Amino acid sequence: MPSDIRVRIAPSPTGPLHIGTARTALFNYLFARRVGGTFILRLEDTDVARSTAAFERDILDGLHWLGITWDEGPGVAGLEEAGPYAPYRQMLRLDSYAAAAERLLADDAAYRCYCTAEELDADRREREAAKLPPAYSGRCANLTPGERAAREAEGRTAAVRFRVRKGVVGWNDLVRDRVEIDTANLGGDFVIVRGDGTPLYHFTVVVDDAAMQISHVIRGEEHVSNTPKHILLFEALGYEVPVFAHLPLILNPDGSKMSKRKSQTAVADYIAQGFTREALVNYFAFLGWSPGTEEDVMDLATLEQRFELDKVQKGGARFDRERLEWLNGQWIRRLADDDLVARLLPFTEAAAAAGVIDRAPAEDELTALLPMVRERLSTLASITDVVGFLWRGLTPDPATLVPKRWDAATALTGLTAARDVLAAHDPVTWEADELEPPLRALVEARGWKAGDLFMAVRMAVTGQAATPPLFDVLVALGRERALARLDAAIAALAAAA
RNA sequence: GCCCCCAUCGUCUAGAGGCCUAGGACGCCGCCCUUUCAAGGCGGAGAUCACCGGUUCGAAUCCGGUUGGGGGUACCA
Repeated sequence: MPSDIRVRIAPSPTGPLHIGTARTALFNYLFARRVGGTFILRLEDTDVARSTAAFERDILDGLHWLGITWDEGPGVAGLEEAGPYAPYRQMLRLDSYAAAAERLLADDAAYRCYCTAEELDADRREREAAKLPPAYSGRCANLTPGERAAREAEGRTAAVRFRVRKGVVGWNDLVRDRVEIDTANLGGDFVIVRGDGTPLYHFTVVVDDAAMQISHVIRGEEHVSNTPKHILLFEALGYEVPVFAHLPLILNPDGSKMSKRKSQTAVADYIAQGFTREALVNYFAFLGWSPGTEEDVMDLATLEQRFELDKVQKGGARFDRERLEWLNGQWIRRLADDDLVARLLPFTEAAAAAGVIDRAPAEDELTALLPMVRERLSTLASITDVVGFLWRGLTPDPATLVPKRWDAATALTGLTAARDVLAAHDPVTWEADELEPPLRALVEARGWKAGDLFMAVRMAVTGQAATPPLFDVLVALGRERALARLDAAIAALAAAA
């Protein structure tokens, strides 16, 4: 059944998709899906100096990548734009802001302000010196027609200021209950249209939310203090005030508001590092919300059914990368084989292009490796940490070829004996189950510890002390390469002796 | 400075007056499994529920104050 609940995410294309924006988008999306409402995406691009098409692309692509879809706005169903309230880009809606500003001016709910940046600056310094909170002086609030004409004759441009009425503005916030703020603390009449005619955020957000019939404004806590301005504007324009819900912020590990300086904030960076959309969505959803049960791994479809705004936390949540990595491992382990391989391929290809490995493995090669790599991946990119030795050359290092409990001479005899056993092994049965018994027999015959011999062989064929199970590794390497690496290790050890 | 908000293990959280000698998860530490590394299983340390006062037979849960933290204070969004 269709609902008249309408929510939106209104990103500003002044930077790449930020984790905070993604999380707010997710909560709006989940709320809309849960209640059968409509989710809208609107681009707030009125900061022309900082907005770019590339950032816009990054934001839309990033949200889609996460699996978040919207019903109206740019990029719906592959279209440039779709929805009954188009356009969904603020720079294309300038007429409506101008009309709304005219209405406010006509009602004397707003007035033209001719103050220069210098005057405003001086005011601010003066109030600062007097230890007063910054606020507009009201210099242009009651200009006579003559005074106005004089300023215009001077060639001054006029910004439009909204008259802030005295009193208390309050609302019933869906996550923090009743909030009330005295308008005396708003800093005086505020600018809604710049001197150059472009509208400001506080104004456009209200005009658009009203025009697009937004019923619930779900946004970050940083907007709590701005909400009275918005409510005043809704009222002055004669619009119904939407319901507000302010989400807790995502914090840096030190507890401050998440920032690029202290944290990795771009969703694209997480994608590039091999985090899965499932893990990211799962993690974001549980940052500030919980189902009230002891479940902690949950997919998008389930979240859509379970999400509830009143279970949202009030306090900010610190970003915990270790927990994200754990969740990522959980999701990697749950992916179907072909899906995992398809997601791994771009990472091995990128590693090859970057020279981290010499060649990128083929699809079926990766598929065959899955059983031994799957539970060892914390990120998709870590595939090269786990089995990168398969795709790059190896230079034996005599110093690392000797296991802890052995000396160089023992390592040399051990590796030589192991090599001979493996070389004598029937090439047709070069399989993990077949290779293990003869080497175990060798260990038995010589009175060694299996772990020591295996470690020496492991270092010789992989160059790493931590790898997937040795016999799987020998099989993945193939007989020729395994023997060649053993030969090289033996030679290096002999040369060093 | 002023305004607003918040406050349970290091972190994310469960908890909506008696079920709490506060539960789960990440991380950490042991043990098991084991050729290393993971994964998995089992166990452990870790929170006098920020503090102080109330209300109540009874408070992590309600009220007030204090402290601490965060956000906001633009012709940015």
